[in-house]
Amino acid sequence: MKKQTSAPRLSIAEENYLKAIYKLTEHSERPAATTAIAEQMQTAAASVTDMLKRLADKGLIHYERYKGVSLSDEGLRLATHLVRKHRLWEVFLVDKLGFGWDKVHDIAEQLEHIRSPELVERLDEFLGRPRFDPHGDPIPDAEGQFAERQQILLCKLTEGQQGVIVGVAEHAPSFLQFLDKLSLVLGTCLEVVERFDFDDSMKVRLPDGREVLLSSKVTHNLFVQKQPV
Amino acid sequence: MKKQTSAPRLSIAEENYLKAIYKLTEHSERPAATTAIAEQMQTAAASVTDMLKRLADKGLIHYERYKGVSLSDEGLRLATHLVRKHRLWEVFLVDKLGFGWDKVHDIAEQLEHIRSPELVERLDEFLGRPRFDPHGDPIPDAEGQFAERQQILLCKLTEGQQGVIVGVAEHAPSFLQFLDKLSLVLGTCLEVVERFDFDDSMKVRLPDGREVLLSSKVTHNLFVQKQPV
DNA sequence: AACTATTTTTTGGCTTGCCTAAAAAATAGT
DNA sequence: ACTATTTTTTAGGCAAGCCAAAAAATAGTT
Repeated sequence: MKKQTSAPRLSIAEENYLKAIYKLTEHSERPAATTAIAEQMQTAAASVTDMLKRLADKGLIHYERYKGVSLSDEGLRLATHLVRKHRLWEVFLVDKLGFGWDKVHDIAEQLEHIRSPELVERLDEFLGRPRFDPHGDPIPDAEGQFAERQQILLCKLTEGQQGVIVGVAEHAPSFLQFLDKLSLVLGTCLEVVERFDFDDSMKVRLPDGREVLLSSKVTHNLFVQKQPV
Repeated sequence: MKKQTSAPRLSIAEENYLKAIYKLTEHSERPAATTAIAEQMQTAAASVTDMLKRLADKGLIHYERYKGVSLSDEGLRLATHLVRKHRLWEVFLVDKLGFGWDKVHDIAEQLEHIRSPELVERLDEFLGRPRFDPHGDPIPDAEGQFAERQQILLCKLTEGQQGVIVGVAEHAPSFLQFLDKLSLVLGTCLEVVERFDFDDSMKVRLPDGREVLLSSKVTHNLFVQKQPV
């Protein structure tokens, strides 16, 4: 487990593992389990162990056998940069090329591996230095800093309160397409008409006057900014 | 050497070999030699032989031991599509992101491997369906058809004739930077003031009235459209 | 504490893509 | 027609990533 001194240019596979570990540890203090990484990467646990050793040798993760892994400072920096590239490309695909927000993930997954610092900076500039991607996720800046924003899940709103949709917690294309059908796109304002706490569903009023019933699944996966009424 | 029936998604390495073979056979009837491919790919000849067998198995090249290779119809189709993607991305990098024409090759070399038919079509549309890239090379359309254009090498112009620069035969960054210094960019009109046939150099007049002496190397690597005087 | 179920790692093996060294085939010169 | 040279292929190996199956460690239960 020798420390790597110079930056050794990661393979695409290594980058993907870093991103998987990032996702798994992003919202928790506990290290990521081998099985969880295998699940995330759709690969066998044995392959994960292989790769963890390599990433540990390169100093990108903290790894102790049987204890799971977390990102080192350098690993976090690289993972954050990948997130930055991924989200910037998503903005490009949606804003400039006119892709639907349900179609961009796989393409951005490829584009995020393009290596060129100057490209990323020029793209950022070209896009107008966006701070959020088409799904409402924050885009880290060149220093890895994420924008902060007041947002809560729709299910936290009480009857009579209004909110503006600013993000989605679930990125599954089928979910996004469902939202498209209901015109529940980013920027849409809605008011909670009635809450049904027994199943966490709620009826909301849309700008066009329509009232729609949203399931628990929906209310738990839409981020809104509370609006003063 | 079993024929491959379904399209098997090429690896990046395979794509790069196809492109190398394409470049080597583009302007000649003769098949590409193993050594030439090795030179082009900066790799060992033995590695090339390995790969040629694989590409032949997949039906992408015509390969007979010791005889060199040429692209099959399918191989040519794939190689042409790679060229299309490469040149479209170069247009994007120069026209939209403001890169210099001497800086885009390596980045486009990465971007050309992004797999998404819809992306290519949308990019083409976004760029205004350009028919030539920043170096003046034609961009094949979705059917693989190249645009035709009347163009000759600058060295073919006679004294007194005028031409507009429409392309470069040499893509080396140092050459492109040299052209930048002299303002010999695409679209520049020039008139041959004097030819020195003993070394193929010539003196030309630029739109701003400047007269510059161009070496054989330059006159043999600039494509111009002859202008009526 | 002992047993069991689960998780993780190890082991051995596969493919891709690269290498060097050596053999074989083609080409060129006499 | 024979030899020398060049080109190409074969043979054998190596590293990256992947897998399934066996072994080891951990955690949960009694």
